[in-house]
Amino acid sequence: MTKTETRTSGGLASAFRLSVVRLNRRLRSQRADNSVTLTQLAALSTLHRHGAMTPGALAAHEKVQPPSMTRVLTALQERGLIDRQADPVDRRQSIVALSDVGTKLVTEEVRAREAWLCTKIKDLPEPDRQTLRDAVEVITRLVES
Amino acid sequence: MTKTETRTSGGLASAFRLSVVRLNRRLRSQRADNSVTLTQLAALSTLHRHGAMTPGALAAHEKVQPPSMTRVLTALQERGLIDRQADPVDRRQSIVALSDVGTKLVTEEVRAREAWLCTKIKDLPEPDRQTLRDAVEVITRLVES
DNA sequence: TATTGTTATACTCTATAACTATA
DNA sequence: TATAGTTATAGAGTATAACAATA
Repeated sequence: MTKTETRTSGGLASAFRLSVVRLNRRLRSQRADNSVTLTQLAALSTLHRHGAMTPGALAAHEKVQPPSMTRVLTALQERGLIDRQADPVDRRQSIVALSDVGTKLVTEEVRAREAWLCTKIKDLPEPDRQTLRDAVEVITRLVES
Repeated sequence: MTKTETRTSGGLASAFRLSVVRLNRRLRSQRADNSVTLTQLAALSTLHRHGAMTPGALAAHEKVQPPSMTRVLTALQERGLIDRQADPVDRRQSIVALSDVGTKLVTEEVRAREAWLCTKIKDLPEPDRQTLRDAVEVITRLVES
């Protein structure tokens, strides 16, 4: 077991960073061949959770720059997972929404896609699940700030 | 605030995945121009924490495939941050160790490099820091399993 | 033959800079 | 002029397949 020093802020920051980097790798590698990528999945999940929005709003949500989101949306549109509707008021913008296919993918295939994580979490003792619930809130605050 | 559903394992898995992906982006973007990348930093930190080891062992620690680690080590060696010593017993292997420069970088520049996270963590109330400490252990178990 | 590591190659993720269209 | 978004380009991160050297 790693002898991790987490009593100081610096030690905790280091250990936390390492664990997040490794978990991120693990999550990326979880991808099935014909499925969407982790980044695409994140965008779809956000659309599913928060509803239709402009590309700019989606980029802000995901904490990526607009050109990065453009690429993600292009890929999703090519696969018919999203629909884009012109904003009637401001013609520079468009409203991105999940298509029927995209909604189905989020609710079904996505669950399979993250089966690994879901199973792992299910197998944890309840106190550990509570730790992760709390951690989600703390991490969200860190990322937003 | 995000209306996150974390009561079910699936909901928690989704929310947790999203938060990890976003935090990872944030950590990557924290890089100063002349510094090492997040991946290189992770390798250096592991060498610092666990001591010299073979490329294969390092890849296993970091949960990457050997060719990925080869690339990281090549970059680190070009910058003089690591030394490689032939294994006297098995000549296929080499032992990778932090150089003096690499050690200095880990102990000094690395701290500056993750100043963002360290500051954020320092500003958290103690219960949140405890949540992150606990989360590090849970995440480590998830990744290892 | 099996193992350790590297080289070759390709795809994903992301950013900055420059551009277009609209406001 | 300012804003929303896209295109062009480049660098980081990672993997699989094929290979070389050694065990």
